Amino acid sequence: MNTDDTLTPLNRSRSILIAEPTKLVTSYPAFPITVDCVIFGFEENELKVLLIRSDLQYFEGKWSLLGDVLKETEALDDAAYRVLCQRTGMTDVFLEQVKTFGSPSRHPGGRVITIAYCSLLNIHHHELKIYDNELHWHNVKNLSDMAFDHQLIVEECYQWLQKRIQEHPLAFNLLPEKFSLRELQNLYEAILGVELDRRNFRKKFFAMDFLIDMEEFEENVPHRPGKLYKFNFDKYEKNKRKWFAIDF
Amino acid sequence: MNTDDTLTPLNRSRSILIAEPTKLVTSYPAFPITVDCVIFGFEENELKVLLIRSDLQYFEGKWSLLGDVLKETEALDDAAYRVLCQRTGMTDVFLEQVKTFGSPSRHPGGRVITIAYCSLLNIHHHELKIYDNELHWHNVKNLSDMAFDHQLIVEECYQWLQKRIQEHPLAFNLLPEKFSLRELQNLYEAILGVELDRRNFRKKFFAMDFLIDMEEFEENVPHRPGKLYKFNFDKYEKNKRKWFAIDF
DNA sequence: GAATTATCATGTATTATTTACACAATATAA
DNA sequence: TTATATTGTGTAAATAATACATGATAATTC
Repeated sequence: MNTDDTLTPLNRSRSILIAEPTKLVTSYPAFPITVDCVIFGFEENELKVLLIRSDLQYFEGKWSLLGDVLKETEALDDAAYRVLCQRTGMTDVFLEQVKTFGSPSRHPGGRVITIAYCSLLNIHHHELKIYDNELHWHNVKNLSDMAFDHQLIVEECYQWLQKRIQEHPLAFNLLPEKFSLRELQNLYEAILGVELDRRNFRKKFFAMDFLIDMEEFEENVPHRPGKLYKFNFDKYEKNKRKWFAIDF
Repeated sequence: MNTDDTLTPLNRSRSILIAEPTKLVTSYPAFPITVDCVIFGFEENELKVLLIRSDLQYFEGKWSLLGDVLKETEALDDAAYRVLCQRTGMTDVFLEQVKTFGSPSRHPGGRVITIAYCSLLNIHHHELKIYDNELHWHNVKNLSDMAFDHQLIVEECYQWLQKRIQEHPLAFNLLPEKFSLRELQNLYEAILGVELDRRNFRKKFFAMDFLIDMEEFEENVPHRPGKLYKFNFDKYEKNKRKWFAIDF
């Protein structure tokens, strides 16, 4: 270790340098880390979240997010994708880190810090892989009796989602590849919890010019079928509008 | 442990419940956690960030964020406030969690996961408390040679800030309590990296009606002094506009 | 103390965006 | 054939965003 005592005024403010970072790091307190996935889906005009029953006796009967422990050398995002893949068999889905929750008392077995990820997927696109623990799509509206701080986590992810779908076309991940404008509007209304004017909603999306008209129509609807569209992700990526507006 | 083998079709999908959560948690791999604070300040029309020299020999000469190790029973936010307070003596400042960084190779001493916090403060309001390690305000534009993944962290926090100041009046935390409209505009221009029309900028802020006219004027400026204003946080909190606009 | 300099303060016309709102067309089910 | 549910479309009014120029004021210089 640097024990230089010839410090001059100019280098007096320089601390002694640490030569053995490994020793340093192993002296730190360490905590188990988990990732929890808030996986949103959309079905029957309702926003759903994928839940299981907690497997802790302490939380018997309570609902829990899908999560797992971070492995020694696993990247954070990889852990979240692993959890998602284990349950839905999906790999190429939207997934984003939202927030880390670390209240010292959030886990009954000791302090566990969890990193919440949010994922959006089309319920009918992907079969749920494992039916353990009553894995199911739960309506976002009736959440209660959740294990850990999972209710808080879902709420924060839901707020995050509400904000995010207004500035980024994420919502399309929740719809089938081809969708009608009514489905799209229902989705926005369900997530944002508002009613939108149908004509203005259409006008807005057509004006953006990111919808591809598939020249196909809905089938098996008990009324005049609507046209089907695809979202043009490529065009969007190229023309992404650089947001700039002070507005609060 | 529940080894019930009388499972019926109805409860077959229920896993065996874990009775000893503590045993479970101690079996998990554990990681040291740090918090790193990206503390922004504003001075001479430039956005600055508070840095020190890394005290690891491995990163000798490189710049580092202010951070510290999470203590056993300390809340995440508390750790961030502690770091901030140790260096600036401040307690009542803006501070928000931004993102968690956990690349397995980000620390030379072993895997350390860090939670990045962003803080905004008025440089002249708060004396820096400790002058160790060349603590100083560094221009955000010329960042290079940073320790760990700190450059990435600053970049992500900077992007986060650019977005955030457009939808929430955070920027006022960077200004003195009383400021002129020119100062406010300079700040927005510095953070967003754009030029704004002075007349439209004023119009916008006056229309919001959150500025309190102090009936005072700048002093010691070599030109006609501008009026000073305060931001009306109370009024803002009451009238906060519920953002709602699909716009991407 | 007159002239210069740098910035403050203000308004209007143009364009673009948002909102509110009504009716004919079409497929299915009864 | 009729009833029903939903699709598809347009316009007028209100609001917000943009582009842009001139006189006023305090300090500084000559």
